[in-house]
Amino acid sequence: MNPREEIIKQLKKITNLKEINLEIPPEGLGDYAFPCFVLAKTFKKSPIQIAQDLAGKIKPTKLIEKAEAKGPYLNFFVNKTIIAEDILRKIIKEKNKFGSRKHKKEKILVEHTSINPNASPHIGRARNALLGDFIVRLLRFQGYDIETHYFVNDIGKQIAMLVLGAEDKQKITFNDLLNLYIKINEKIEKTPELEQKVFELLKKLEEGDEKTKKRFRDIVDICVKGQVKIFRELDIKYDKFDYESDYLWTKKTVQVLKELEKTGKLFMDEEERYVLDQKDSNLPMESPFLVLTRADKTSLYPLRDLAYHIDKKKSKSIIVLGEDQKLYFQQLKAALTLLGKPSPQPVFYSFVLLETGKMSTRKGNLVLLEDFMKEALQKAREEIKQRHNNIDDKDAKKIAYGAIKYSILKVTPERNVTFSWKALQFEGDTGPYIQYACARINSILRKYEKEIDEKIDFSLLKTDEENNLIKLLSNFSEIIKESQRTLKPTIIINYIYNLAQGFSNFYIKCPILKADEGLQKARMLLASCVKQVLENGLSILGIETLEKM
RNA sequence: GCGCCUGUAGCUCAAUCGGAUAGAGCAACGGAUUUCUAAUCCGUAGGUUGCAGGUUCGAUUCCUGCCAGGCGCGCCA
Repeated sequence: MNPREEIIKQLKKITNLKEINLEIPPEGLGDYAFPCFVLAKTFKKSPIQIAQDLAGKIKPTKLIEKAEAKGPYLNFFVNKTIIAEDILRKIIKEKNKFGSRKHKKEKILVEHTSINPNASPHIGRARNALLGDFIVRLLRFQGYDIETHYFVNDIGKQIAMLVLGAEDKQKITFNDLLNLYIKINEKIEKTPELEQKVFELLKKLEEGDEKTKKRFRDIVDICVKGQVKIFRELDIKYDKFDYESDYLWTKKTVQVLKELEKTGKLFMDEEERYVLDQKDSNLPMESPFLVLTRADKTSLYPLRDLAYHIDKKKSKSIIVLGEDQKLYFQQLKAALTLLGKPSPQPVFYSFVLLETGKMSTRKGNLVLLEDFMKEALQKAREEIKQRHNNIDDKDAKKIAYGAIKYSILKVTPERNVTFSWKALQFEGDTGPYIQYACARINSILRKYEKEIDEKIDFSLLKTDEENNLIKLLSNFSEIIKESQRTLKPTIIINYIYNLAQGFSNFYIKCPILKADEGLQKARMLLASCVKQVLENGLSILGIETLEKM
């Protein structure tokens, strides 16, 4: 039993409460705190009085040194030596599994990124991919069997436009696509008659015309390859690519229409489109209809998306979506519910804005993710050059991409962010700061030259800096639990930043290699445990560490 | 117009389902290196948590109204 559990056990016995909510008190007031407000009504006393009463009833044990009333709070002081021994031994034993919970394997499908194959991704798209990759890594860390899916929107008006724009071009590369896409959008805006050609292309495609299919496939392949290469560079990988067009070729979209027909909610409107009536689904919209086909019976995205989600078949799945999809997702969910099918748990994020306004691939007002990566890489190379003779490109990438990932994941997903080139920092609350703490520990480990010994005198770890680190380390599992509950990366980001900061303090004030043998061994163990936990946290964010910086 | 999200220090962001004195970083200023890596550390300064009410022992957090930004509201995806 750890001290936290023992405190909860004692409190439950004394108070008869079913749930005990412990807090971490401000510095110096103890290790755990129990706020007594909840008991004020049942005991008909002031929380201040209750705290005092309870303090007298807490029995000191091996783990709990004392309980002290401070205003309406009951603060607990625990035996730090036992905590240190408990937590450090656990970290050494569990290594890169430390912090994860033990449980039976459960399959979860996570769909993320899924961007239109029309051009190189802009930085806003990175938010989807990074958030999705974080969720994948977090759940894998927790022992889930995760399958990562990428839905390739290889069909539809946008792609048809691109195909049209590429009509008279000889050889097209990934880098040509963005300009091609912008130009065809401009062209169609100026001469709307051209739009007809786009719909003709789609009609031919859906009829299965092989030549048209090939034209689409060629463009989509170039695009998807280029996009995936960029994400691959960021170490974001996918287990399966699901092509939207497959749902047409397998006639699954037709099946969906048939199924919907049985519900009596599907009708053909005055313009001969198939429309799903969603009036009974309690959706916050004026006219709750989901249009599934065009008048020429070619499919619209919601129809193909429905077929895709029915096909996912997993009992549990998660999907990362931009906030523009919020209402649409409610519609999709309602349609799935109507068919008796499960829907995924959505995770939404807000858009990245530019100082010059909103981002738009169509209008070419955007910052490309690859340009941001290049900029970060160049900065990383310069920083390394200032410190070392030769630049290891692998290291430069770790730093650059670590900084990018950290800066994007740092912001809570539902907030808008305004992109700025100046935002890329390597100092302070950044990825490189955490990596630097790890590199410092690695450096000490190299100079120590001996194996880490866990048979140490734990009572030697008693400075504020050491206690702070031990306290933080013992909180890691809670942090993981909390971030799994919310699927938000900020919780882990804050934690590892605090831990790295705590280590920097410790590093300045508590010399390791110069300490006496016993203390040296103890601090060495502590430092290597800090490194382990930092690495565990970073690995969930997809950030790598370095031997030297 | 209606619905959802956001608004915290000059800037970028935190704040673990309502808790103790709202915390960091950047920028500014002042300090620390004969020392395990200065991508570091310490200090100073910086706040009516958009505004106005309300709920309660207690509100950045919950409710109402207003203001500002984002997103959405039938043949884009």
